[in-house]
Amino acid sequence: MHVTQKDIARKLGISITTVSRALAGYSDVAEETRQRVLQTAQEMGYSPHLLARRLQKQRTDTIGFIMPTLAPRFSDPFFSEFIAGVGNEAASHEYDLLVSTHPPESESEMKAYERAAKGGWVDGLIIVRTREKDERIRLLCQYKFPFVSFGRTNESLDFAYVDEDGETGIKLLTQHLIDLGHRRIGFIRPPKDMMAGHFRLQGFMKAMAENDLPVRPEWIVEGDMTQRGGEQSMAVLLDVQPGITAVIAGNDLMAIGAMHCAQQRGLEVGKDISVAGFDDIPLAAYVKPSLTTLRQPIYEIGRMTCRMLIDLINGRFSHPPQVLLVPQLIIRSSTAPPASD
Amino acid sequence: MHVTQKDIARKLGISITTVSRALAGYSDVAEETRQRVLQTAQEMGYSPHLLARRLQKQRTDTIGFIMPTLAPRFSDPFFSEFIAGVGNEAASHEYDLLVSTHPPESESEMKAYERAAKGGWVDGLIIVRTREKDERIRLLCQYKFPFVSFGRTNESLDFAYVDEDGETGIKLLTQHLIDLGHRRIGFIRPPKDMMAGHFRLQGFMKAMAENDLPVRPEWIVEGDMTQRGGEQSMAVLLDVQPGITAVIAGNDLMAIGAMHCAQQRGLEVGKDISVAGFDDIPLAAYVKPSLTTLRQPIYEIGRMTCRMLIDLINGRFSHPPQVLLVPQLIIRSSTAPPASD
DNA sequence: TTGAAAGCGCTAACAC
DNA sequence: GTGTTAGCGCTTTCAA
Repeated sequence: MHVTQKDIARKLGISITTVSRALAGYSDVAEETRQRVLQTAQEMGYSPHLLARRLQKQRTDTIGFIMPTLAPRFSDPFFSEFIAGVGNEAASHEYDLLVSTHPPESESEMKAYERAAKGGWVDGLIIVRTREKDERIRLLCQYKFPFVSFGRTNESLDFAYVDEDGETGIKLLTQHLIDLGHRRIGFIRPPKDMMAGHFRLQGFMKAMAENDLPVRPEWIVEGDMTQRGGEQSMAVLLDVQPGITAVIAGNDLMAIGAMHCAQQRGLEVGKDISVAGFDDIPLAAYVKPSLTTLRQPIYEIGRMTCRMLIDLINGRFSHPPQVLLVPQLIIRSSTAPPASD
Repeated sequence: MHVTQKDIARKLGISITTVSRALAGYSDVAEETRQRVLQTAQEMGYSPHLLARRLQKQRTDTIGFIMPTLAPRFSDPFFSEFIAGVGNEAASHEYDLLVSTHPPESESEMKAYERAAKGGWVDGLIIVRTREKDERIRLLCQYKFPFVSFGRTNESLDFAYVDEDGETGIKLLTQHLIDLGHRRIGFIRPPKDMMAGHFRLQGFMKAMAENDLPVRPEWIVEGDMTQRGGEQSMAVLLDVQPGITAVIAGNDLMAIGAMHCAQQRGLEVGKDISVAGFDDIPLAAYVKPSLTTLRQPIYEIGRMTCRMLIDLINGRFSHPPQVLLVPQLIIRSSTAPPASD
């Protein structure tokens, strides 16, 4: 079984208290005693029981991350990169990371948040993929439970977040297309409830408006953020609006699906039609043609989110920090001047 | 603060024990008492303190997953899909998933395993990306700590695993290329210490041998499993061995990099040269040309691995289960008969 | 410098 | 049916 302090104490004929203090490095333990304890602990293969310690200390040194996953073929490079960032940062502060997975907006998801906020087995939570009206955030605010979200919401709540400035990003990208000569630009928007999509769409609308270009409602279709979704939305767009010369997709995955769809129909992307995405996933540079997109440093965002949360947990902020990052425009081959017709 | 059973007990003027039993659904509690307890618990917003329960029960209902991550731009669709599978399965058994991240073969990684095996805060571990000589597995076997790995090793240890039959898979794929008429086939092999790579290479060698085809040592180059790595290895291959008509990459990411490299040099993939991968990541169908590959149902593997671990933890096996899955050959456009020259 | 005792929140054997 | 008691492994007053 597991070696405990009690075992060490018994073996040495001293009290548990002394063992505990020796191990913890308190100064009021005789040097010789300390050595004997350390030595014996080593020999017996002692290792502290974290649960017990945490129960006593009333802090878990664990942060929680509830992944919104759409089963079953769920595969989004965002998450591995984000988790790597969060996990590495957490580890460097000696925090554990507790991950659970739940379908977004499901009952089980809310239960998980409830449990997390009240179950006392995580000190704080990280939220991603915020929604316009985000129940999760409302819940945590109400409980005053520490959390940091990657993404904002449309509600007037004051909480800690780090977010991309998607509006500015898409404006940059849209302007790039306009500068190339495009006038009729389609937009595959993220699902309505996804807050990031809101900003991205807004950036598109503003850029068009600022250039006095009209946007027909049919130019905007919704996509579900997967390649498949991008492919389907592109099909709708091309069916209804063949006059479009460029398409911006709400993320790279959809952009890749959209390119695929265009290519199926014999269009040459980067010539007959321009396509752009958002995220700069590693594959964006490797698809054919390589994808023009907006770069988000997901790994760094993961780290930053985690660091902010740990600082928050430890009361190192007087006010919830809020960070906005401007994505970087990466121009590749999928965007070019419109075919002169 | 946190509402405890004690609070409920005090409020109702009954003992903590009764509260505990009412909540746990024991039958020896008066129906009326039970109702009052449940009701009050509800009103006061009680929620069990999991750490305390776990400490008492001496089981954590948590499984651990130590992700081998190569920082900093770590992005591998494998992990998000795998975690989703593990996480969903874990959740359905009411297990939590504790994730930590460490660079493979690092000291910190081994410390993490040590802590996990002895720290008593996870009931079992999941291992992925096994190595030929895998210290992690040796350690856990030695401690008799429950774990299931996705992947085998080259050592004679008896432990629970689920693995792809990479050898059979690659044989299928190699035979496909040979049947198309290819004779000079290159192989971008995974790093030497990666056990899966071992089997994949072996499948290639065997298929070639069975068809009495020679394999020149220069046809085999190592790649680091990223697109970049695939690109670089392909460059080496094409520089040294321009006569090659087909290349198999150790995974899809490298295959995509390899295609990119070939295309940069003006070769048409799926015509001038064939390229194939392994994994069938979702993007494989969306790159240009679409990638011939071997499908591994990662999500399902994640679920299965997790389920096996939970069964193992609960002593539902007399012998460590070992499962081998044959990947499915998915033929797409990146492979075709060699250009007749 | 060390030890006894209490307690973190919960469960479970045993008595009433 | 319900309460008393002990204990999971650890930390931390407080006294000695």
